[in-house]
Amino acid sequence: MTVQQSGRRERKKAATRQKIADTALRLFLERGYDAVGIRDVAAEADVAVTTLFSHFASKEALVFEQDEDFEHRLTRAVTDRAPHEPLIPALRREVLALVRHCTADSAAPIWRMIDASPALRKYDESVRLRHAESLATAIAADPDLTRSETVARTLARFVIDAYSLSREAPDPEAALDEIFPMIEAAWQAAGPPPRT
Amino acid sequence: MTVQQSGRRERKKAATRQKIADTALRLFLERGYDAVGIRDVAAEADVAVTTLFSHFASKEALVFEQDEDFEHRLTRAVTDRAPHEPLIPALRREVLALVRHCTADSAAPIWRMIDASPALRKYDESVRLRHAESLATAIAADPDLTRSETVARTLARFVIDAYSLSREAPDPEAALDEIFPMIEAAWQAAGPPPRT
DNA sequence: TACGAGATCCTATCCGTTAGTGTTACGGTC
DNA sequence: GACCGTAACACTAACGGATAGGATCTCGTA
Repeated sequence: MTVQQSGRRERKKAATRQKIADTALRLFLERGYDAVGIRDVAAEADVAVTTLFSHFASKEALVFEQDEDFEHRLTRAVTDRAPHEPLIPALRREVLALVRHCTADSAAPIWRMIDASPALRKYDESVRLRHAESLATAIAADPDLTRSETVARTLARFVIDAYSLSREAPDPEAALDEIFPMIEAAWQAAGPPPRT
Repeated sequence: MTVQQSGRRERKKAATRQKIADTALRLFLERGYDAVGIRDVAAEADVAVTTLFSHFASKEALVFEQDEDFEHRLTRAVTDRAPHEPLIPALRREVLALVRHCTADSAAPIWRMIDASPALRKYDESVRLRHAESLATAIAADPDLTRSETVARTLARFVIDAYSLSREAPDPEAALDEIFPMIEAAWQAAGPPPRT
């Protein structure tokens, strides 16, 4: 059995991964995403190119390190909300938190870089679509929400749109204040559950 | 002055472009998108690789030949609608037409191929985002529609989502029937124009 | 200690894409 | 009809991301 890996190996692996990610981000921000090659990153992190690709699926993935929890946070906003708490406000709260996180001063240079690179924008789009799918699944699975799958998917897309549009807006929080009432109305219109 | 290019040159160029596109699509459908390289397409179309790339910006673009008018059709659905005709039904009509076009039997193998290839899916996503931006601009420019830019952009995204979700749904037209009432409600909620 | 497995490395290569540089053939002009 | 500018195309070579194959090392455990 290969249960209970007791440590050093996993720590080393995690350290390598972290070192690659840190080095990549540093170089990207210093010299620009397009001006830094995979071979540069690997050399500077003192690993082989193949090692780098065993940790990250693509060059773009180096930039989106922490986005695993984005997905979880959104679905948890659905699954972990208080019993009978309405869905939309819960989602709104979470999206607001995510947007604040992205537009914080510390993250700003990264997002400026992403917005400047077509490859990174494309990657971000596909990540968002994946998140929308997870969110749709979570919504469809909630026993309190008796909507069709199409409605669940639609709502999920709308919520991800809200995140994306608001992140790019000059005043993100004001944008959310405009968009979420629209989402709330769409949700109401989507056939309220059978019993009021 | 280089006005009025009168013919042969342009015809030859168009023919070359068409031959490349036709060859590419044929090979892709025959052997699969990933199994056909750019060099294969160029050889089979009897042109140089550089020529191919002077006609098409990328390998993916070979598959999305006719999509220029998608953009125009959507914006025209906004700009060319009858005076004071409500916006949403006009958009709904156009989206329905687009979805029917995509799900027609003739287009089905192409979309099956697109859905099977991550690269093509990504490309399609970015195309949709561009279309959403155009649509948002058209909506924002309409003097009858006095909504904010954020609302225009949001509505445009929602409409593109409707197209995308419905195209992928098992019953596309039924999906549209579910989604568009949601969009209508969102639009109503977005602050109706000052004078009702 | 010795072994199995996972992590890393090295080499070579594929593939999309572009730069650099000619060459042809068309179109407008005299 | 000869002439020149230029658009379209070709050839070669390369760049950069990504992967395959196989060797090597390092750790966990028997």
